[in-house]
Amino acid sequence: MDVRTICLGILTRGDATGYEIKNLFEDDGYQHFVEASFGSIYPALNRLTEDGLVSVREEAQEKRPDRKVYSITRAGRTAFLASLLKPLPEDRHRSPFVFAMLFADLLPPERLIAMIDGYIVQAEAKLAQLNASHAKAKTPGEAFANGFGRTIYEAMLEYLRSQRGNFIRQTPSAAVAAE
Amino acid sequence: MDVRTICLGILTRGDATGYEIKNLFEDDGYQHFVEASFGSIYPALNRLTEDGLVSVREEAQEKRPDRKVYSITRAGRTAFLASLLKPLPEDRHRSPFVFAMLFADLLPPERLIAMIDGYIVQAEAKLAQLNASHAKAKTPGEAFANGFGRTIYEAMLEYLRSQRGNFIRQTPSAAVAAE
DNA sequence: CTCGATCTATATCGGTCCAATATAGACAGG
DNA sequence: CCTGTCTATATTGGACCGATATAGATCGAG
Repeated sequence: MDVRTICLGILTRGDATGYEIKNLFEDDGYQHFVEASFGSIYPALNRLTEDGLVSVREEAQEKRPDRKVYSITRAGRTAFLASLLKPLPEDRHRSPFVFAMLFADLLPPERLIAMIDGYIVQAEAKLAQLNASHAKAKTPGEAFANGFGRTIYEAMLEYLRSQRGNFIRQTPSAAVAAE
Repeated sequence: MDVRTICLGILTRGDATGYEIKNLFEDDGYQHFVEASFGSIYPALNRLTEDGLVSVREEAQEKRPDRKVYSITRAGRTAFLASLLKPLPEDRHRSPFVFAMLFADLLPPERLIAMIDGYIVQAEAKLAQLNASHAKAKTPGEAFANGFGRTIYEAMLEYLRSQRGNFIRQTPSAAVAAE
């Protein structure tokens, strides 16, 4: 799922600038399961424009930097549809945290505990954000995606809270240091 | 969490070639939460060698391509430890599937159903793999990571199975076409 | 009131990483 | 016999991210 396709999809829901597209990932909305950086959004929008899949209108506003507002074209809608009909790339969940847990025995126990607790706090924050944007869902798709995210974070948190104590106790270095 | 750090971590558990490191991600073992391609593993191992964090011995075997077996050095262990003490990069879960669900209303209903069912099958396969490698866990860390993965996939599947019908029914185009 | 921080907004660059491809001999199965 | 798969290393093109640059507006703290 490349950035061009992601931008096209977002633009099917309404016009936006590159800046606004980026912010959609960070605020609520796009459920933590998609993201892209400025460094890929702006070139993507340029190329979509070249290819005639989006159009731009430049709004020179006083007292503000110019805005380039992008709209999807008919050709863009067709192209986006076509990409949804192709086989989807697989999910990729990269977790430095889980990787680090494989080496729990090498860590100072305080560090291990701090990692787990820090991860729990992060997950709680994301879950809270999803709960906050739950009511704002405007389509069944948004509600589905929101529920999907909440389900995962709830399950993660349940696991982390229930395993935290055991895991720390069973980890050699942590257990030793706890004596 | 860059590929050099990942390679270092794996090598703390024993010597390996680049090829073997790559396979650790695909078979069981590393729980779907880390991965790297040949295109990043080989350069990473070269640079780790230059930096003295790993050492290589070339095993020229008859009737087989040469093997370059990498071992972590004392400096490498120190460096790996240091990177675990730094703040971890955040998880990133990229899901083209969830993104596509946001546009369920644009899809032909058969396609929507095929996407969901295909995703369920994939998740089932990954869960089965995690269950299969469950017993092989040799450290508390591995057991923890395995349980974490199983928890997530189980929660995902439960959500997908329970929501599948409702979601398809509520999606405008799907519902229309179902009449 | 003023200074630093934050916000809107676009853009580029270095470096990292992935997917695909190349090479090449071994071995197994149809 | 021939195709496919496995072991094993390596490179390349393109995609992407994180950091950085620019620049005026606005806003809160002191």
